[in-house]
Amino acid sequence: MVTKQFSGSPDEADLMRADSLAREIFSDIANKWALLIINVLDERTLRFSELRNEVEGISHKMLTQNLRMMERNGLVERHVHPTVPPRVEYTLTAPGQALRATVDGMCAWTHQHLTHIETSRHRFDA
Amino acid sequence: MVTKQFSGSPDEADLMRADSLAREIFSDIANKWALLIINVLDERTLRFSELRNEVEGISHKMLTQNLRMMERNGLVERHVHPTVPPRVEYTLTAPGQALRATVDGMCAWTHQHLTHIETSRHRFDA
DNA sequence: CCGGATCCTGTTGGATACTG
DNA sequence: CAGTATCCAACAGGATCCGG
Repeated sequence: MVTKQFSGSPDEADLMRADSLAREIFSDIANKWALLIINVLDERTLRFSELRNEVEGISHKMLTQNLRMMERNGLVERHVHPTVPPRVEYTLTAPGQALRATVDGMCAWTHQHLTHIETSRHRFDA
Repeated sequence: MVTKQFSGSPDEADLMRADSLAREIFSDIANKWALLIINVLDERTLRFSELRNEVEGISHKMLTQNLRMMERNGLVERHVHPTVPPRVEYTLTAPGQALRATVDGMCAWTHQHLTHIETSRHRFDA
């Protein structure tokens, strides 16, 4: 209806929306906790409490918050066993697995450049 | 001197220090702005104001803050031309370039899974 | 065991103004 | 133009309690 009333290709609006969406998603996953969760989950299936233990230093709140976000974005799958006490398990989805590669890359990079960074820091702090 | 006074291998302390250092570095770079700066810088040399324009939505403060951090960690090189008005240029160092690969990976991943994520979100929001 | 809700504090980060 | 400093609003995130 109002499409193409102004300049630009027919679906210029779509492209802009896709861009802002991409930025939103990028901001979601480019955060320390999400990446660490992905890294820890790996190919395993872990319970909430197990994740809590394995992701060093994460709080209850941050863990649930990030798991919700990741579930919403289709990165993890949440499986609830209707037992008592409840048992909730998390796994990476296929897209989540795909992301793992780059996360691993970041970790590898970090370890590879540890000494370079340490000396760089000393030089800078002077 | 006090080495090996307690249990563990001789350089257990070193390993622990390395680990905490790795985590610190990881937290530094696993942040939206740092990654976007790396992505925008690419192989180019950009001035402060150019970066400010190209990194959509970043504030003056966040830009300086992140550039300092990245310089300290040896990710970017800061070159000051002693002219008036001053001209300050930033480039990625070799380690910075190395990181670019993984950052590109994240960006690619984001675009590849845009639609999957969007539908996943709609399902979740119901 | 899992996770939502609430409260409360410290940090983040934007706006502004000032220096070289 | 680049960078620092100050102020202050907003948010993040920890602790705790409760409910399923």
